[in-house]
Amino acid sequence: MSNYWLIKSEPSSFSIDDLKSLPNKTDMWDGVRNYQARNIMMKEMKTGDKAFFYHSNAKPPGVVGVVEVVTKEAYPDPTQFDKKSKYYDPQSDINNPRWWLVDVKHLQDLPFISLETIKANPKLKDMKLVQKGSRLSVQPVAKEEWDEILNMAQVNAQYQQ
DNA sequence: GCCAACGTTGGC
DNA sequence: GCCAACGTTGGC
Repeated sequence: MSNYWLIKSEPSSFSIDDLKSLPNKTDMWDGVRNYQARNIMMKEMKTGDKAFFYHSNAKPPGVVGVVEVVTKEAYPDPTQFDKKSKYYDPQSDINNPRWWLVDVKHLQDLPFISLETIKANPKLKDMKLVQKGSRLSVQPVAKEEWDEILNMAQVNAQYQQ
């Protein structure tokens, strides 16, 4: 059984179009430097799991598409050992890496679903995304919430053609 | 650009 | 182990 997630990225640094333009529309989800988010990628995400691609720090912020986890197992984030990377972590030991990641593949774009409309939907009030102070960049999404957001996307589609 | 909320670090 | 200081996230 597969699970559902939401992953955030700032479109100014890596957008869904950036992902889509890559070979196989696939990339490693690097740069995560939060243990809770790492643990989800390392221990909970499985091949075939789906995730919403969310644009944070965007005008406006919101869900823009769906991706799929395509790695069998998490592997060490290579940027933690790259001195030239802004994600370089001098405290990470190559024999015991701190940061792990999975690869994600672009599945589809969705008609834009803004954070504002997610907040306005009572069925989505328990989403991690809308909890005050919550800023986890890799987070679980309940099946009901997943379905509800897809419904909203269908509704939005009628206005965005 | 501001700043609230949160996570991490490091002195003690 | 406490907690002040600092850094980051991310909406507004």
